[in-house]
Amino acid sequence: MKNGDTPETTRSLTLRDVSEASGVSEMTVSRVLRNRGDVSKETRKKVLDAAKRLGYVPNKIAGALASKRVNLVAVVIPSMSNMVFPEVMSSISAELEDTELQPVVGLTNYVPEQEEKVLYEMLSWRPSGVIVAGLEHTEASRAMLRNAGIPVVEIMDVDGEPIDTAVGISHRRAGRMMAQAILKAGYEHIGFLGTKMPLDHRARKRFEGFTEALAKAGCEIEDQEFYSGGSALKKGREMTQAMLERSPDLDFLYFSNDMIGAGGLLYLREQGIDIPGQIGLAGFNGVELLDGLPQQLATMDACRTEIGAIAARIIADRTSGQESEYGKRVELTPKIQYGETLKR
Amino acid sequence: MKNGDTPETTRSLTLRDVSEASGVSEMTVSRVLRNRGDVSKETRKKVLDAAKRLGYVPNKIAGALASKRVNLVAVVIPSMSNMVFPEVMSSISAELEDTELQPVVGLTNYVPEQEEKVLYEMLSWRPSGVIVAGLEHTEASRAMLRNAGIPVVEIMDVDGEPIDTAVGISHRRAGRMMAQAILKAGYEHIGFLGTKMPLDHRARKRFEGFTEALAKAGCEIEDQEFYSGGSALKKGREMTQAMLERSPDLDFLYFSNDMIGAGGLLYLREQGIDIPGQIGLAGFNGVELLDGLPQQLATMDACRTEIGAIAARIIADRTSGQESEYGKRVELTPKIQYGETLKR
DNA sequence: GCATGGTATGTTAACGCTAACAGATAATCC
DNA sequence: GGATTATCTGTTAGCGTTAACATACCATGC
Repeated sequence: MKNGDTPETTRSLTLRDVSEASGVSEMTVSRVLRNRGDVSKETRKKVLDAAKRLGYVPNKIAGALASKRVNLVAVVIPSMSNMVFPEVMSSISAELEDTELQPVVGLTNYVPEQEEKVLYEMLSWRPSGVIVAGLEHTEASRAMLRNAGIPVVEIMDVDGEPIDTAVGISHRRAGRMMAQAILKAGYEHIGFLGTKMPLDHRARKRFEGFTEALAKAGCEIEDQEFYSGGSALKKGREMTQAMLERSPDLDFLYFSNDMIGAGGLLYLREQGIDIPGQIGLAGFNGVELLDGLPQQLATMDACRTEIGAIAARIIADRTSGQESEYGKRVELTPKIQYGETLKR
Repeated sequence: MKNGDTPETTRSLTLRDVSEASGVSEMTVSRVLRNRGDVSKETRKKVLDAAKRLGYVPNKIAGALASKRVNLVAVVIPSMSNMVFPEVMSSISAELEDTELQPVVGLTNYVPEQEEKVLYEMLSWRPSGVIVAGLEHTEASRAMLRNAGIPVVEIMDVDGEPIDTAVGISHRRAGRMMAQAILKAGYEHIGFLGTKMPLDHRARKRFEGFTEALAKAGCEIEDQEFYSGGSALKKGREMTQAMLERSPDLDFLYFSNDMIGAGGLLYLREQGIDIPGQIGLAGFNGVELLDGLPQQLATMDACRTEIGAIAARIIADRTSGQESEYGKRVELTPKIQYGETLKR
């Protein structure tokens, strides 16, 4: 504090204060507080009492510098508003729970330059590992991660060349699978609704896989629309209405995420349209929210819980020097959930 | 790395490496990299070139220890799955954007002991300030925060005694306001549906304010139900169904959050019930999602964007030694949004 | 009685950086 | 021309902790 508005200028406590208060050396205090090395019962108690009485909080900055160990894992993801990422975070946290490691998040908003900045920022804290969403990064980011000398796990996607280790699903394949399921169900006039996100490579890959599989069956997307910003549920509604007014012959709508899919679903039901008979619907992600909709939306699980858990495990294993049971590329298989909006 | 599985044991680069590579002292390198003090154009260029070529990333641990400045703001909130908190986070991030400060999140899951642990953990990194949700903490937590010698802002709630500064709304008052609006609209048989969260003090205070205002008007909650876990949308649906089967005379349902409110809304519409004529509904929070529902749910904005922004501003101001324009207690006023589920 | 070995504590020197001060050089003034 | 100032760069001494080693003490064995 610059201004002395608090009565006592609260100089932060150090080991020395505790050491003086308990009559032992700083080193002994340090040992007690970290449960390291042998310390007699009585000294231990003396020290703990003093520390508690003073309200001592160790200084990890100094500790980290001296020990060259920082028990932080940098987790770099595009956003928190996508539902998917908070869930990945939860499973990472859960998996790290009984290790010494702690996740720290950084957000990129899908902007590669911001990712680069965030990575630089986080690496400057010398974390024990990095978990980063996606395989697409600036050259500088890749160089930083390579040079960091710590485990790096790229998550969510496996369509590409990982820097170190990748854990995820193939979004191309996910797109193909959904296309095949739709065609197999007999739908023929397919519309696509998604986010306007040139930088969301996973959405792009799903779209590519989707159109590719359609093409292979001699079919093409007949209409498409992209949005950005605003309430996804509302956008789903509006885009569905707009698309059907424009292309009334469509018999299937593939949404790039569940939220806009839910909006579309609500809209179509209000219009009295028979789902999945007259029009079929599918989304992507398998968000929990879907459980409460009037009809269960067809979707595809992106395996985000497993992804988070495995990524965290890999970091934890490698940090503790163990051989990880996972290889350099862990591909999980998304499963279609047919729900009630896709004929079988 | 314990195991030498990488060819060159990537010893982390230091200022010394850059200094040697560019032929100037470490101090000058440090100055260039931080844009501090006068450095000639040519030296600056030499240093930046060398740093870039080597891929040097400064060590903030050492920097923070030496300068006793850590540009982090600890943000301690209950969870990320509540929608509300990610939004508060965003507005904090946005407000800190053009300062040197960076937010770092810690989660408590509404458990006071976990909050204590998280605070201890975060304070051991010596952040420049703390933003923490709620006014209820363990005595140890309060002591830690008091002794930390840094600005502490408690957010979301103002019903209580802040440690340092509080920014939020009065949830008691919010509950009262909603009760008054409901009564004024002529509803008389009111049911309450909420989360089973003995530790969610804000939900509790809203409930207290709500019942208090009803009591003052000689009215009482006629039925109530609490849930925990699972898809909120689905739970809203199920609880609404259960409650109406049990208490068919109810003419208003007050939900403790918008998500279960949305579930109730969808259910009642499917049952062909006239909203808000036959039954009125209201939630709490004003989440964006509501925008896409078939009918706009009545709700009350918790001012979370402003709260985040103001809290961040207070920390930023105080950190830079400025006199903050805000006092020790900033109470914002939630506004009822009547939507289409509450008669006027 | 002296080596042997554990247990409990202390001492010293980093860790990589920055604050504070101390030069060195060149430019400016009266 | 010497003092004054501005501009640039270097030197030294920590920041608060921990690793690694050193020491002191007591017990045990033969």
